Amino acid sequence: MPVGTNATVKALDPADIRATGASIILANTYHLYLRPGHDRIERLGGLHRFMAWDRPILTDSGGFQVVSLGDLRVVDEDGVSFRSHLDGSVHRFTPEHATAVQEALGSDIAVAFDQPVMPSSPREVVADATARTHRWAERSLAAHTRADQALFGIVQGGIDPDLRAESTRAIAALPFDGICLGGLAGDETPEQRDATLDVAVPLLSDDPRPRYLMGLGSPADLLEAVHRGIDLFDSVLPARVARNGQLWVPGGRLNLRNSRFLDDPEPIQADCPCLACGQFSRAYLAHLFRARELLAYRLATCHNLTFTLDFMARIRTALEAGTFPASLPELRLRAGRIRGSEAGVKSA
RNA sequence: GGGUAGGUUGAGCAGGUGGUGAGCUCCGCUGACUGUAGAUCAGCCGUCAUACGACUGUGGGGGUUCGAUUCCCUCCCUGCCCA
Repeated sequence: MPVGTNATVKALDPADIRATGASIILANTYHLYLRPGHDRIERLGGLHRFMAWDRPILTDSGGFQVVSLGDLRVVDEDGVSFRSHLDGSVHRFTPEHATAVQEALGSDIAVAFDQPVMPSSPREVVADATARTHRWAERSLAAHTRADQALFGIVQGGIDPDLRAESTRAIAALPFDGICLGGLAGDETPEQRDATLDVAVPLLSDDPRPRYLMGLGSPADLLEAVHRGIDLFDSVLPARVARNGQLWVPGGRLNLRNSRFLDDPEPIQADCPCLACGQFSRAYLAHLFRARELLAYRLATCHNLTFTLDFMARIRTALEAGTFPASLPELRLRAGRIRGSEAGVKSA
């Protein structure tokens, strides 16, 4: 899922998003509640109509902002009080309120209000937040009324094997439509993530519901997570790094702001069907980035999302053909070694 | 020709009225970014050195002085005004 926090995948219009191959996008409850307001979006016909996107939308519950906007919040058993990052005004989210806001937005998939924690937090902090997330999960379910909207629950537990296993069992025991694995897009290492998935996913092996790993999006992360049994992802990474000049290609990445591209007549990626590669050279993109021209952000975002979604399509093809494990080396080569903070291959 | 204001590291500036000029913003170079307070942020950006640090540098030349960006002489260049 490409991420469209403010009811827009930054720099793209709906036709651009479709052209990347995306079939579902993510929007954010917290941001849309603050601006323009979920009630306003509801009056204007709901989120799909508001942003002219007729395919599925998943709304994140806003729980993540509890962590990412940490300076501004106070958590208690009933919910979270926080200050708006826009104007400092005080607001309060509870599981019931987050559910109601998502129903007003009219997303296809809503997500239970949770309390993520950084993996580096002390164990008792993780245990406390995880237990509260379970109680909030039940409250989100109880508050949910729209039959035309799915509701996913979120597993927490940090990278502690026992807590993660306990949380997986607790959330899986509830009648959610899908299972999110949260709290793994923070400061943990790729090895810790893999180990955590190896703890959680086997507990869902007989569970037919989709498994959604929240917040990861580098090609290597996607591949390794699918390998461990994950179905669904979201991440700002491909779009954000694109806006900052980093273009993904098979085997690595290009930083289009580097001077070596100023005279490069080749497309970003020769066999890529995206809006950029079909008509423009690396030299042109490099020029646009230097000039800070708006087209740079659109073209780069189109490319990285196209690359990412094409990569997922290749994985699906291998899975459906029954050749997935055998295809791992080839897919790993294509993904490169970009996994978050881990230094990756710089160019193909 | 006369007058006047200037000349500082790629560009634009700050500073400095006899006692330590390497400071800022651009440009440029590189890196980072994972449930988006991000078209953002960080580092570097005179020479040598991994670094500590050393050295050079205030238009050119000369003079005075222990010491000159500062004072004196001269020349060059630029803007503006007058003729």
